[in-house]
Amino acid sequence: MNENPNNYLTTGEFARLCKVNKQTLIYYDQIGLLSPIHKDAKGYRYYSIRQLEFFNVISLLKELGMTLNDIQRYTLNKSPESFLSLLYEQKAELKEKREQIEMNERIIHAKIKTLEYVCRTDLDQIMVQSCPETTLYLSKDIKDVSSDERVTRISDFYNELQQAQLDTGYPLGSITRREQILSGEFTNYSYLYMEQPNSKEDVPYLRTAQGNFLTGFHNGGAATIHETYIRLLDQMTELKFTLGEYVFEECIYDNVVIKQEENYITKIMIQVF
Amino acid sequence: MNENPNNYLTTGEFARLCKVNKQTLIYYDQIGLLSPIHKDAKGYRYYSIRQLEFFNVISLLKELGMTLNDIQRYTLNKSPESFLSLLYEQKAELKEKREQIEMNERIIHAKIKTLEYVCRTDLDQIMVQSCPETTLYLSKDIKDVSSDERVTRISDFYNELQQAQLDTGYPLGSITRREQILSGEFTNYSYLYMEQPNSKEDVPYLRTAQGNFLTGFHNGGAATIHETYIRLLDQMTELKFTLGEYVFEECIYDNVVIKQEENYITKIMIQVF
DNA sequence: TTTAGGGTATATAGTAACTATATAGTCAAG
DNA sequence: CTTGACTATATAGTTACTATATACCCTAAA
Repeated sequence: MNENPNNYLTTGEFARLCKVNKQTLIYYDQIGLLSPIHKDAKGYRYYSIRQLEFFNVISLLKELGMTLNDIQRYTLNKSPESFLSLLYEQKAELKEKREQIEMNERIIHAKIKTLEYVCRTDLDQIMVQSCPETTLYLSKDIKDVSSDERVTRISDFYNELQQAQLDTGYPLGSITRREQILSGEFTNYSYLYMEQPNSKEDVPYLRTAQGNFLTGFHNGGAATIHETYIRLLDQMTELKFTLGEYVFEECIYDNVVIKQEENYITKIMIQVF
Repeated sequence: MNENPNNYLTTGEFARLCKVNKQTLIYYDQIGLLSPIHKDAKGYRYYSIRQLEFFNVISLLKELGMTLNDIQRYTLNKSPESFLSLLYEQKAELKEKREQIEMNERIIHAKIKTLEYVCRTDLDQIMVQSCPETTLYLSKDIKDVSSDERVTRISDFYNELQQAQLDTGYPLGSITRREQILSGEFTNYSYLYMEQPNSKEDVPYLRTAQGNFLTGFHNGGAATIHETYIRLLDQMTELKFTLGEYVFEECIYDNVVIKQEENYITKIMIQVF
């Protein structure tokens, strides 16, 4: 790998090797990040094949999220030690990024499962399902608090979902207590929740629900959801079940996937005995 | 989760919840990607807590590399089916991205190992090492070809490294044949190579090297490397070894980590019997 | 010798997705 | 009635390119 002057590459050749636009190299030259090893009297740029390695390192660091400025600042006083510590840093950052991607993969997987589940389900049927113990991440109680406080608690819930990596991609749910259901306040929710298939240690507000659930789907917006509740409760009485302690509601199709509210789909699970 | 008008959030509140700059929300409103559910007579924006879910989906898609334009185009005619197929697409892309990151992790790991190895090695000592069989990705023969053709072959080598994901982060090496060494043309290389710790199937130009190697380090640029070669060959004679078929040279410290060429470090491994 | 085609150069403007700044209106508390 | 914290719009700046316009350079064929 001698520096052979015959081995000089023009900007276009070097750009093809680097798999970038020629202008990008001119830009790198302008900002002084990577200048050709030689420039002739007419201003023609000539790169050495060795500079490709340098370009590759720039590419790598760029991929790792460093700005060209940061990269340049590093290269201005490079040394094996500083490169090594840069590598340590980047190794840690890569780990974080990979974990972030893995979380997103889990979220997307869960969302796919939910949508596929709805596709192959008869939404008009009312069923009785026996649900195993499930771990939920719960919000604080949002019933009987001031509107400001409710917003705060919902915000806290969302913040925690993000910060503690508890956003699993499962549909967002809300829980209504038996009393509210009995008095017809079907949407006077007590808690928000998100299902946690892999429960973590040291996370507060976890709770599990198990037992039989009378399950049906509401097709439409919030304004008409009481109709579905009444239909479900009638069915419950007919089947000689009694109302349990909680009712669970999950947004399956909402403003994320649907334009008109009348096509929203909400899953309602009434705990019964 | 009724739409309670008291639960409206101002731009600032909503921005804190979304963990973004307030201006970003104004920007999203301007481009029509995410507009507040209500705007009062004075132009004040009011968001509903429900819009947070929509914002989160935007964030997710953005993280997955979609442009705001793409996201908007999707949301303009959203449906459960299109969302599902979007998710399938993104799932595949996430897999690719994760694999890219995993490769970068391996590259960085290898680079760290190399630098750490040099740190704890006495660079003045000449040693005899017994090396196991090793898999190398080889370039085509670059000796005795025209300068243009050499550039082409080196370029091909680099291109293959990238395309076939063979850039392992190991130092770039070059191989010189016995004849060139004997005639004092120490840098008349025959091949370039990169070590492949995990060899892949169906990759051509793989070759393995094994046996005893007289190993030393050259501290300096290409102009003085013959001195180190002569020193090593003298040592070889003194130890009653005979020159093997190939000599391997690896750039350990080069223009990537070092400013002045006189501090470059090259590892030289002479195959001996 | 000219000319066509490929390359090279610089200079400038445009792009995405913000981000910052300047200026001004709004609102509740002290 | 002023202070401080908020809101708004409008405009310019940022990063890392990318595209375009214009002009120079070079070789090889007509």
